[in-house]
Amino acid sequence: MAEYDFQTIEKKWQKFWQDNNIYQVQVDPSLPKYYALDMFPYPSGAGLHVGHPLGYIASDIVSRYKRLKGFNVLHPMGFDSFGLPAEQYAIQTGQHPEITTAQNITRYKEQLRNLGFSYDWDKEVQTSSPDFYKWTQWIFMQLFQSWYNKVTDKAEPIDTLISVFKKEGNELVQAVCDEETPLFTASQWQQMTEAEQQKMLLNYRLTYLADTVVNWCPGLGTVLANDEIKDGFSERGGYPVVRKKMKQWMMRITAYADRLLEGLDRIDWTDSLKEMQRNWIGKSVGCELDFVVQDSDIILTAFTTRPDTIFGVTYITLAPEHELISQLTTDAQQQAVKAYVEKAANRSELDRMADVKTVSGVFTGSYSINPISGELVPIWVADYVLAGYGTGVVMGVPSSDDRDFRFANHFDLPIVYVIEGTETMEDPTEKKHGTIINSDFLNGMDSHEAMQAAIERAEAEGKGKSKVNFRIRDAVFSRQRYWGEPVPVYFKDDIPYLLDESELPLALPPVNEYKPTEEGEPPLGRADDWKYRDEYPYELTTMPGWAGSSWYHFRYMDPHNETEFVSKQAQSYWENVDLYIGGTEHATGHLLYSRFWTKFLYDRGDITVDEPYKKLINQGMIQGQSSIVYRVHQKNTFVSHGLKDQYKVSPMHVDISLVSNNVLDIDAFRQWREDLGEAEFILEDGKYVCGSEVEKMSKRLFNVVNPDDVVEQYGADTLRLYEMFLGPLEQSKPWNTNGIDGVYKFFRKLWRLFHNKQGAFFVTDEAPTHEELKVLHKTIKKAQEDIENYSFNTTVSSFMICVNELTSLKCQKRAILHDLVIILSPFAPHIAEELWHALGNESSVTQTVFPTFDEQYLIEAVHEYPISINGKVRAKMNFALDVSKEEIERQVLDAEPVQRWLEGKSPKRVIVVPKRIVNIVI
RNA sequence: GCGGAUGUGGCGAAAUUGGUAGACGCACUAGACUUAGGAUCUAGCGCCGCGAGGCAUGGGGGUUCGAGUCCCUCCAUCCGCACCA
Repeated sequence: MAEYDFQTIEKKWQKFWQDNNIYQVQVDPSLPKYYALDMFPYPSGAGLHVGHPLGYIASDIVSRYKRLKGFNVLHPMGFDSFGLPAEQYAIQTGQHPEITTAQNITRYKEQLRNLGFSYDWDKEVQTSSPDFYKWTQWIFMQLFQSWYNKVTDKAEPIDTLISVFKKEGNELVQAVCDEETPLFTASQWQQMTEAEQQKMLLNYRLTYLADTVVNWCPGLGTVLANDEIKDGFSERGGYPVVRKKMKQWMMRITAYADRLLEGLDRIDWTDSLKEMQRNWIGKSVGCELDFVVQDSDIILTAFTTRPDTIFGVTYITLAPEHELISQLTTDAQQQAVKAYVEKAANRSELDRMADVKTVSGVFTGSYSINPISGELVPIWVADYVLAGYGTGVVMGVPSSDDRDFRFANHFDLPIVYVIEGTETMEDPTEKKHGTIINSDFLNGMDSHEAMQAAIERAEAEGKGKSKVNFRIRDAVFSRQRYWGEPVPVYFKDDIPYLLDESELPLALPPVNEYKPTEEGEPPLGRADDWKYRDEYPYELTTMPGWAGSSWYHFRYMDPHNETEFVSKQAQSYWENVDLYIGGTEHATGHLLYSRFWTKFLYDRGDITVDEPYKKLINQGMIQGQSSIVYRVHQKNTFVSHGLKDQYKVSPMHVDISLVSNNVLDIDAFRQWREDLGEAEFILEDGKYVCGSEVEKMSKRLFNVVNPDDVVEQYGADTLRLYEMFLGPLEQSKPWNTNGIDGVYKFFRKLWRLFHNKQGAFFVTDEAPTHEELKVLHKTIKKAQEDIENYSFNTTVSSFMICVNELTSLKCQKRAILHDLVIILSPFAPHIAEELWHALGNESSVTQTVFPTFDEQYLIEAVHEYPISINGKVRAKMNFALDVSKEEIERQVLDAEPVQRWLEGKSPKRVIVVPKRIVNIVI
């Protein structure tokens, strides 16, 4: 090989790794373990683009590094293969999603293989494979068979609950359950019919059927979770979403709200991501206070986080959906209130969100009694109060809440100031805490003391109790789709029953079409004989996309196990994921559900960990660089970017493969689409210059860069190194290949250094010099520290420096190359493997050991000190390392250049910072 | 509005955590070699200035012998949440 021939090299070693199962891994208790995981992709029809590998490269570098450091590394890859696009395609073409999915997976695997990742493909999982979803269904069944015991603070088998019911009813049971669960005694339980008992148990099960208002997306024909909606439209497809009441399977994630919150303190995720989860869970500590309605026995319970401001209450407000509104409304107000409630009900979710600023509301005519002060306050209805949060009743404190403040100002309600200093402020709500005033027994306390005191008083008088509220809701688990896991449930007399575990997997049945049925049932309604034992109808909905991804990290540990979702032995060895890399878009979806299921499985004793991912890195997105041409209105004429302002034009995305350096290849453009064959151009300087824009990489915008093309042109090692070189992993950046030549040059230099003019491998067996060892050990140290800090871009720089320095030293020594190849191998495994074998090694470079750096080569015998005078560096001097500060100071002051600057004056002080700088202040 | 983050040459970015700002790479300039290349090598490359030198890390202020780094304040951009009582 005369030159660096990456194509031959990369093919050769990829085959070698595969043929020799180099990356296969198994449980080995004699070795420490490391588990590095990427968020597995959905295999879309568009294939991988250059953005996908960013995180994969990083996790591969860490995996390879950890192997060299003696760890047994689990580094698997798989596919989140249930999902909407394959199903949409099936609806259009009639092709079974399984076929499309399989084709896409084949393509993805080939693309991944081209990049030289060290995956153990024997560990692959696919969520749509029956071997896998059998266990997704199994976990669903365990959730169904469990309830959450608040006393032990964990999930327990439903049987334990049933035996309590038999003995003593449910009065003393401390469970997370539906708020409307009625109380019953043991004998009442015994007298219930089977159906009644089953209905009752649904109030307790961790997955349950419920009539709920859901986000129904008619365009997709399915229900969506809150995090699948953006601004009232579906995230996928952008169809409108409406609120609709439907019977749905739910997951009682609220049972875990506190533990999901508390667990965040024990994991190494970014603050922003933890904060997102905290906001999503939305814990607020406060209390409920009972406002008795005047001349009535109706009690309105309000939730507040600020009981200390209770004396500032000047009105209370109900959500328009509140069921007691008509009872509370006086005859005189009846009409106005009715009109308001109706108007609010008809407002779509979107409208309501769109105008947060507008204040609206209506007085009911009634009054209620402040439970602490005893004052009478008016009862209003307003749509800024949400029915779904707290109790749907808010106590209005205009002086310390800005919505209440706006409301009171708008309707001329009185304002009572209860925090010292706020009475003179233009916006009193800006001061949230302080000394309490105008508040009877709370006067003089600070806000926090007053909260306690107010709650104590309310509790003592039986008018309230402390209470914790969460924003998080139970998760909807039903999707009216075909391409998902069937729910292992059948119905007898409308009561859901589980299949027997031995009957899993419940396989997806064939259907003739993938659309909903004419009656509006999900696609499974089309399956023939979709009945349990030919008798009882199966559930027709399927599970959501996040079902499989909520536990897949355990399946990788033991993917072929037919009797358990993961063996105890495999799980207790691999524990959980040490490093998880993926995008931030799953912050409140996958990453939350996955933690939930992990905690549940932990409660059951199936696994030994209660958090799935110890460390999480959110890699940035690689955006596309779109190219844009400008079409003159009504004409088939395109005007160059610099001249476009002189015409009326509409921009049009053009495939980036037709453009280089923003200059359009006109002939290729004419052939690109039929209607462009006759296109005319208005050029500048004889060229057509395109506009460009940084956007999400997407097929639709013709800006997708396929990694295969980059690999073809520069090789996988160059692509890997270049993606790391682009900047910090977490940072988003547009893709461009402006700097890729620099990385490519690095490999050629390295190659040429260790090959002679004829292209034969060349090293000498001479012992390395001190200077050469310094270069090497500096690089080893840097590589090790950088990888451990996930700072890969600077490692690439230090490799470049290393090769430049070795080149100028003409160092072609075996010992140097030996170590250099090893430290390079996590980044550029192919060329490293090639050189490793050229050095005469038989086994893979993967199987060797990361070299340790020796500090002795890193310590300079002398150190050059910058000499700064009044903050400016004026000279440089060398001192041996063992020279004392005092000696340095003395010599510096005697030195001729320093004397020149001192101009005879004596310095006020001299500061010697060891191995840094000498600072002289005159 | 609330929460999180970021701001350094023409560009991507470094900066041992308070110690020579701009490593490394791209682009650019000049030169060398030529089997004329999208190759390789050498040198230069923040701004002003012929120079000594001065000015520079979003703006302004502060602490310090010394600030990209710490504190205050303002501005800009990105992301997340959004009537959560």
